[in-house]
Amino acid sequence: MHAFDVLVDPVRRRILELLADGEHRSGRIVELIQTEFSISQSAVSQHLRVLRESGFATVQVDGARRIYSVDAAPMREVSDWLDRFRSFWEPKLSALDTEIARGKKDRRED
Amino acid sequence: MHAFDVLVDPVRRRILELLADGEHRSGRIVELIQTEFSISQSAVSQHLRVLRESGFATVQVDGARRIYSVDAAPMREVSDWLDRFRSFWEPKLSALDTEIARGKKDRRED
DNA sequence: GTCTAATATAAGCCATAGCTTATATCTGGA
DNA sequence: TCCAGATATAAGCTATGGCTTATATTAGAC
Repeated sequence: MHAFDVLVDPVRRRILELLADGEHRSGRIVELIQTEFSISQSAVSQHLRVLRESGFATVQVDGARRIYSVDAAPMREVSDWLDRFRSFWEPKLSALDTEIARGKKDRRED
Repeated sequence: MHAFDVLVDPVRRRILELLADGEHRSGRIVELIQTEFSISQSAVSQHLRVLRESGFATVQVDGARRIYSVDAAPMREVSDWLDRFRSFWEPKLSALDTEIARGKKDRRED
């Protein structure tokens, strides 16, 4: 599953935003999402599953609770893809700045 | 239409990659995409329409030809969204480097 | 003016993503 | 041990995105 397939859903993006501010247990995520999207507990749980299985979130089991944390590693795939377009909106970066902006990552195959 | 809705499709991403290397006329894009995806001229044209209408591509009319160019402006929306997660995979950037990485853009509402 | 090339659009089909309701699986407490 | 809370899963429905074929539109060549 491609990173974009995960991030295309607004509920999943919102969950990731919540997790970016710190870990949350499932029930808390359900509460917060429901105030914004009016979907069921089941629907949120299914989104959490997608995030888990795609590597965007990790879970710690705490008894009956599940504590979710973000794992941003797969977002790098998106960021790397965007890199090839970065010069279009940041045309004035020096070569050095560009290296910094690219996080000094290894260049990979296109 | 959200930027992610446009970028989620692999054919559209590939078209944007082609356009990142320089403008192309519609027919050329159709040829190149067809070697990789085996879809019809119509299908490619429909993808080009999505790219046009969402602002990711611009067109110059040249007689019966349409010359497509990339417009990366809407990608900034994606890049900005990713920014909040950047610290997770680039934890060692200094505050200054972070500013550079963010392109010194104005901070906008989250 | 007619033909053909280049591109776009219309209409309809189908697979699937995201939802719902119902139910299963754990866990800790009384 | 039984129950309630917390979470996940199963099954089924529906809307929609991306495709196809067929056709429209436009421009230049002759």
